[in-house]
Amino acid sequence: MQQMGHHCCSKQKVKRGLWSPEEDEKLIRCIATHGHGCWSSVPKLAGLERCGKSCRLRWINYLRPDLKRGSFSAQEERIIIDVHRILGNRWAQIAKHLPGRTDNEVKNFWNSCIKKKLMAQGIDPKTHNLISSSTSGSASSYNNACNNINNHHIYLQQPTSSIYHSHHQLNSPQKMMVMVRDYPSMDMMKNTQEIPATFNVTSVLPVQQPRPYRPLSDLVSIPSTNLDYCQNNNLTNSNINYLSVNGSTNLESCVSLMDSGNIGHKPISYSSLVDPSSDIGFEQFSSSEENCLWASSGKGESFEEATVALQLTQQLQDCEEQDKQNYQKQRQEQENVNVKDISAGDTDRRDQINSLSSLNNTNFSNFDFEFIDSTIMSCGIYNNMSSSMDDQLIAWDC
DNA sequence: AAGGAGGGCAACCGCATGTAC
DNA sequence: TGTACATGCGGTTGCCCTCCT
Repeated sequence: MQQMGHHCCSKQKVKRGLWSPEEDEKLIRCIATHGHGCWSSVPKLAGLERCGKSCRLRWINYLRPDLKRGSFSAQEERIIIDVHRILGNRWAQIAKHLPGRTDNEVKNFWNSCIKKKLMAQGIDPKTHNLISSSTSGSASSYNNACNNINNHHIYLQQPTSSIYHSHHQLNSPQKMMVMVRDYPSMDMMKNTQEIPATFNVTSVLPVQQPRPYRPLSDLVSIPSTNLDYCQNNNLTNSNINYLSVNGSTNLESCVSLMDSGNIGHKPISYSSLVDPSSDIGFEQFSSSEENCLWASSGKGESFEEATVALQLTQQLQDCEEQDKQNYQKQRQEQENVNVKDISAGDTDRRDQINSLSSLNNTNFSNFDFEFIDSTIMSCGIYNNMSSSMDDQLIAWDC
């Protein structure tokens, strides 16, 4: 292989290969003394025959004092998979969610371990979709569901109930949103301005009390379709106290701005969705970048940065687990009191849904429950929730 | 015990982006 | 505005260790 140096050190005599303990010591001493403001000057200051780039890499990946050593925990693995599902091979971004881990470490772990695990589970590590319908399930409907997953690109929005509920103080029946969107292609999902959503699923879970929970106290990105969501759910002006785009408090001008595509990454405030006393804001990310709802932890940050939502999601799931337990308890009590609502012959979930649909004037006759179940489960949204959706009532929101 | 295969991991390479001039 | 340089990032390489035959 040609021995050529980096741009930054092509004129220097540079050493390559593994670092010796002596070199490490020199580098540590140098950075302790001078810092690493300019990596190109570090080799000279440290007395090393390495290029600045190599010094930087050695420091970041190995010598940095805040590095966590040892194998990855199950939680770290979960975070990597979850963030990778969103960001793909953006290791530096992924590593930001794992304190003490480097992008190189995460990348190596992914390539050597996680990738294989996912493939063994029949999951495509690139798309996080099931690889082949023939590997999953035996029922034809389930296979059809898997085929649907393979033929389309399903993107699940994280349940927003904790945010939603805590700021709306909704009365029963209170809704937990789980939107499922279907895109003809991954590119379409990422790039299109038009969102070819074919369906939304709204699962309905009563929530006893608004939680005191505060989602990180910063920004939450809202999809452009969230406005549609608000409108579709009769969250009109009166419900949306006001909606601010670039400082505007006029709903029509906000819509106009959103439609014009001029929003870009500029923060907007869905003040309607938040407690006025809250310091939580919402941020619009263009649909060309992402069409889903994510919480973020930084002000005005990019969507990539916003994936700190994974941390939030952990909290959300904890809250939702609590909700779920409360709901199950409440439902059990209700069942004891009123057997009529869910009769002995009504254990089939479809019947439950249909009974619900009659309340909501919604037609579920063509609803593919197994498809939705398998889709949701395959995406891991309910990892910390029940393995069955039997105890969840689902509303169909086209 | 020796050698080959495979995996894990540290380090490098090349490209993209940012910044100073 | 263009150029040079610095930095950051993802992909890739290759060394070393372990396991298996």
